[in-house]
Amino acid sequence: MTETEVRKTRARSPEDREAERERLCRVAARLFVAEGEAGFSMRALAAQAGCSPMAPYRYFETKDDLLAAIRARGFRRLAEALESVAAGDRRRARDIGEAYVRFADENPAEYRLMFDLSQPDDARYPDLVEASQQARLGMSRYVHEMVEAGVLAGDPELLGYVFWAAIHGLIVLRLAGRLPRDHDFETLRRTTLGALMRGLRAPD
Amino acid sequence: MTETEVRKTRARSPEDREAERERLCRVAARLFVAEGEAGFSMRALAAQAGCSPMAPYRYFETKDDLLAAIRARGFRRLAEALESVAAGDRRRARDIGEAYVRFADENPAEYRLMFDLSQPDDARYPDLVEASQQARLGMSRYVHEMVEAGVLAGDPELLGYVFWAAIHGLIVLRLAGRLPRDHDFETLRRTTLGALMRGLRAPD
DNA sequence: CATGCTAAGCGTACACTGTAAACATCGATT
DNA sequence: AATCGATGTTTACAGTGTACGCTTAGCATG
Repeated sequence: MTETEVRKTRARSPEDREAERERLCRVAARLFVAEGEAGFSMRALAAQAGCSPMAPYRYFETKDDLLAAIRARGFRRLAEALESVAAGDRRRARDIGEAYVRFADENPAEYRLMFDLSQPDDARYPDLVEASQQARLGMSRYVHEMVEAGVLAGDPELLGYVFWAAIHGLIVLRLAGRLPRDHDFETLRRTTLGALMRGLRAPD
Repeated sequence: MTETEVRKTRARSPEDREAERERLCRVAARLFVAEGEAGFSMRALAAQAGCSPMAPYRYFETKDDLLAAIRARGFRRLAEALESVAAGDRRRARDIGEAYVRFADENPAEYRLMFDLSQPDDARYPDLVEASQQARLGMSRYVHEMVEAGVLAGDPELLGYVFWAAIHGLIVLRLAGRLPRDHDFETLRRTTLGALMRGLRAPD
């Protein structure tokens, strides 16, 4: 099946163009998740999107560009997921950590791609840089708050990276199947974040 | 140039066969480092190794198998690097962290491949599982010692994973270009490990 | 020594990839 | 109505992993 029908005519408005770009991106992301990186090809995308093999190239110069768009989309969704925690009343570090892990949990293929080391450098894609910054800020805002509240001591930005790296490290080790058992993950996460909180606590 | 000359004859002993396997693996690793994942192909390897394109398939069933062999080799080298710290007199956690980071620093391409999330699961390759376990144990031995010495409190295995994930998280974020500036990396590492040590310290 | 057997390496071939280039086709603009 | 530029198609090419069958060399056996 080929998504919601789209007219075959030409000469779109900028909005239409953007919409088609996003549609392709969405279809591509779904296909990527379903088939894995190896099974994902431009031709397969075209088939799934109901167009000829070269059509997507009108919207993405290159396969790498398309993948970068998918990653940017992933970071935007991650930022949203963290945002939605912010909207809640309980604003504890634990919640944000949980939300982050939950995103990786529910979107493993996307998370993999977002942090895939063999993908080209972000710097080539301003959208991606923007989205990834946004997601990171979604995390580090809490660190800022805790520093300002005198709970943690140190450079907030630095501490933001520390927390991010620790939780990300756990996630990628799990994704790579390098952690012993999945049901221990909760413990690992709690231990790590707890230790960091204690170890970085402001001396009162 | 085609590595050290090897006779073109057939019917090798098991030792010769193993030697040739290792030679191919070494050449492949070097090529991989030089050309990057994208530029690395079985044909290029064959050219570099001075044999016909299909010859390496006598030693590795598949390209993935070959890459797995390279990764196993990487983990063995990592384990050695950690071992060499053990030989030194000062056995502090800091040394092992430094050695780990230094390995990633000096072998970025190899480290990338070793932890590349789009690589097939380790479980298919017993050698790789063995080597990676060995490297991990090289790290967690120190944690064990510290727990036994009453410096840290908790399940040693669990704590081993906590430290590993934290340092690995920092490294992959840097490899992905997601850390602000490289000269801050020292600070990040010190802050992270220091905080974990403090936060996991045994209450005396 | 002659003979077959087996493993090593070679060459060819196939299905598939990303994508360059030429062409067709339609909507909007002049 | 004529033109033009953007969109989509078709075709084509170079490069990939690898299946398959052939050749050859050294061994164990008659």
